[in-house]
Amino acid sequence: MKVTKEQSQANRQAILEAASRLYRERGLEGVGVAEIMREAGFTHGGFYGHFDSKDALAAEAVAHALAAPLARLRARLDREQGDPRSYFEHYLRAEHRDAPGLGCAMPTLAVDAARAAPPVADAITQGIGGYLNAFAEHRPDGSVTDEPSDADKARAIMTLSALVGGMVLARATQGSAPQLSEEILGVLKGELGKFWSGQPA
Amino acid sequence: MKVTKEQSQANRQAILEAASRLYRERGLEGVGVAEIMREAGFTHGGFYGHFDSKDALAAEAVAHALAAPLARLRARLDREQGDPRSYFEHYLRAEHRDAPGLGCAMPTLAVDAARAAPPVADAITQGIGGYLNAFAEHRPDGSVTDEPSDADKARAIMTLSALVGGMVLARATQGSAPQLSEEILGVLKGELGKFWSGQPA
DNA sequence: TGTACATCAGTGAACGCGCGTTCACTGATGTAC
DNA sequence: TGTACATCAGTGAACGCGCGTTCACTGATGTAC
Repeated sequence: MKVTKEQSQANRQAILEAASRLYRERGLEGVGVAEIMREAGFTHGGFYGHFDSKDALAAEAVAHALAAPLARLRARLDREQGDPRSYFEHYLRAEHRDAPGLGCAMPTLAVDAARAAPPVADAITQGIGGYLNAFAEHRPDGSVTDEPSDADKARAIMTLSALVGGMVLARATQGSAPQLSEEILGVLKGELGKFWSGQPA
Repeated sequence: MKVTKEQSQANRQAILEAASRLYRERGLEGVGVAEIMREAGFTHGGFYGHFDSKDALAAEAVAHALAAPLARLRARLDREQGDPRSYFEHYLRAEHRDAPGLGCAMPTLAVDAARAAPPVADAITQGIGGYLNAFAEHRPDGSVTDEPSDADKARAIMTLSALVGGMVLARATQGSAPQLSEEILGVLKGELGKFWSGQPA
């Protein structure tokens, strides 16, 4: 059953979105082509009309999974005059911890990317660079720079490391020690806020 | 070919060690029973004489993978009178990034644990608790406490999050952007050192 | 605009493969006498 | 201590299953006249 070209493009997009969500939930190795296609509303055979291989999909899906959350970070930083504290609150919510498929891809996919094929690793690396730039370009005093200093970059690296590491630890402990998981999220909101406040402008 | 009881125990230990290393290198889903047994020097059939299932091995192997590195942290903190800065240097070395099989299990296994069976998740949670306690019990002024305050716990959470997140990011970027990977490691050594120096004793 | 036909997006059976697991077997170990 | 036999750690073939991928087929879309 052939469909219109527009519909076919929309279907391709649906596959990408299903993959982007499932990969964030269960990792690159935890989801199969058949499940992605089923989730997108198709049978598995049609997959290879849209993508060359599972790896090719993975590279596109990882980029797709990184784009929207990164755009949300940039939008929020702009809205808050560069003050990232509301973003920390946003990132470190329990809802974000509990819905990995809809949130930041780093805490699930960065680990997979280290072992994945080059195109997939490239996509993740680009996403990391995007997050680091977004943080580095916004200074604690509210000013914005196009050429971040070493101190700006250092602040960004510390911030992203703590956010990603914290989310990884919060998700890991959620099942066995829920109160510790909550504590990790709560503590990091405060510590990262202090970290930015204490930075020289 | 039966072997002595002592040899059988040693063989079991060899399987655990091979699993502990391979799991850290490629994650719980990235390694099979046959490969673990081959790495330990056996054929796959004998596996079920030592462990009930792959999951049962995973729980033991994760605990095993966490034990030695945690002991190294505690030993180093004792040796350095509680000053963790040499541990940060140690943890954030390029050699640690490049040999995940021999180092800290958190950056690889914490993500897997969030999706794994309860015994595996429990093992990781216990490891996280162990690291947090080790950091919390040592204060920036060099004193040691058995009952860490909220501030001590907060410092430990921020420290472990940054270490784990930083190692995840350094490994993810290593292939596509080696200079960024180095920068992440270098920056975090400095930032974490400053973080501990700036803490009130 | 209406008809005839080529195109091709999606279907579903089938492939080879590696997975976790089972099991009959082997032969050295451990034990009973 | 020496012999006969039961035990059982490890072997390797086999299982059912799901994986990524292929392919002949279907039938609606798009096109040529």
